[in-house]
Amino acid sequence: MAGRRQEKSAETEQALKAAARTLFAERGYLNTKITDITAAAGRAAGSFYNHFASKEELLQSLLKDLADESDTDTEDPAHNPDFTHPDAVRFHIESYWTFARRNSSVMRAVEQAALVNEEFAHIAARFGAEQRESIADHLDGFPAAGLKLPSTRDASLAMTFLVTSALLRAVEEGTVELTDQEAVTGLTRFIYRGLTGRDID
Amino acid sequence: MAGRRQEKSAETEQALKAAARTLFAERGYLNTKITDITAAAGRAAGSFYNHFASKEELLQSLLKDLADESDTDTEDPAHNPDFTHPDAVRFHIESYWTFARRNSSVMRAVEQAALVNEEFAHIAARFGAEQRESIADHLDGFPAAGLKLPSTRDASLAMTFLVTSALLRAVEEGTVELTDQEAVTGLTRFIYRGLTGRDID
DNA sequence: TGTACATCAGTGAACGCGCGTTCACTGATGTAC
DNA sequence: TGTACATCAGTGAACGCGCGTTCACTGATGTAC
Repeated sequence: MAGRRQEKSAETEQALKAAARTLFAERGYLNTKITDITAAAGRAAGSFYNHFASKEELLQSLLKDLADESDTDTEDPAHNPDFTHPDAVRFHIESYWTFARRNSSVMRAVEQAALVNEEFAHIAARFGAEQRESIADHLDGFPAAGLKLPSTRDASLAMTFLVTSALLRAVEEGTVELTDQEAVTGLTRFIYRGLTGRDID
Repeated sequence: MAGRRQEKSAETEQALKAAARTLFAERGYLNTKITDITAAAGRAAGSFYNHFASKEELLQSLLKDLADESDTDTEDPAHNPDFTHPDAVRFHIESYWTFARRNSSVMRAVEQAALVNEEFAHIAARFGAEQRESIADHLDGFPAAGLKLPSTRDASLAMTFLVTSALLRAVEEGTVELTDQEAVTGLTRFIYRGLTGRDID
């Protein structure tokens, strides 16, 4: 059974993670020092190393939490996988938007870490590739519907994700003023039109 | 007249800038140390400070070169400013693509510096805002043509630039395999369709 | 044209700051008997 | 239930590495006469 010690230790670990998440969101991964994290968590500097070997390892841990979470909220198996339908596009954009917004502090931390650390560069690249693959077959119906993608399949998928995550960042930074609803609607129009050449609504 | 001293000094300054540009492109601004720059330029560490007070100031200097250059290659005053025409969209995307590709090492350096430095964050933000403003009026013809933007005017402009610069980065990183021509064509299709709801070609 | 002195870009070893990391110590929790 | 010892999370001052920055020195270029 969980003794008082384990319990305390787990509490500290959670406090460190929570503090890191907050600080990453506030000032970015690169601007957050380990002692900032321990201070924000109300712990001594040395305490950090009882739980993580480095800031990178802490980020790995946050990333694992994120992966575990997205494994549990299983994707609706009945979702429409055909991007010739606007509703299918909107559904996917909305799912991605919600996910990315909830986890943006970790996702942006990974992007920043990738600039300075080879391993995170690979993680970020792999994540992007997986995203694209996950919806690659959603474009299969295009030829039959007489639709022509704007570019190669890969580039079309890339543009879809790139504009979505870039707009998310712009909204979070306050560069662009939109509510989540407006953003999803705007992206859906832009992307559906862009991919299909059809208008929407 | 330029004495031998000034001449040598100017040579060193250029060597430092050139080395910086190369290193920024190869490994990024954040991963480039001042002594990396001096070593690559074949100069001693201390020599750097005869020319620049810091890495930030060197970047400012590179940025100024870039601004001077873009002032001289004056934009074709007869260019078509009406985005209801696909050619106008292509022209602007191509101009931006060419400019950004030629100066990507400096532009990406500024983005990276912005993560860590308030002043560069402002510079980057201002640059983005200026870009959007510079073509804001190119959407004026939409209502008259019976076209509806995908989102607010600001958000529509933002998506246009965001997808373009994000794709440029993806191409440079090798994430997406496209030639410049293919990229510009793909972007033009995606964006023209996305903005207007009309098909193209 | 020559000599003596001044200036200045460049040099690279040395300095020092910031921050990650260690480690001897504390006190609470756990275990043995 | 009590006592003595072991373990372990947490503490925070101290250490040390990496790198930006300085500075006394050199040698070439410039100036004065």
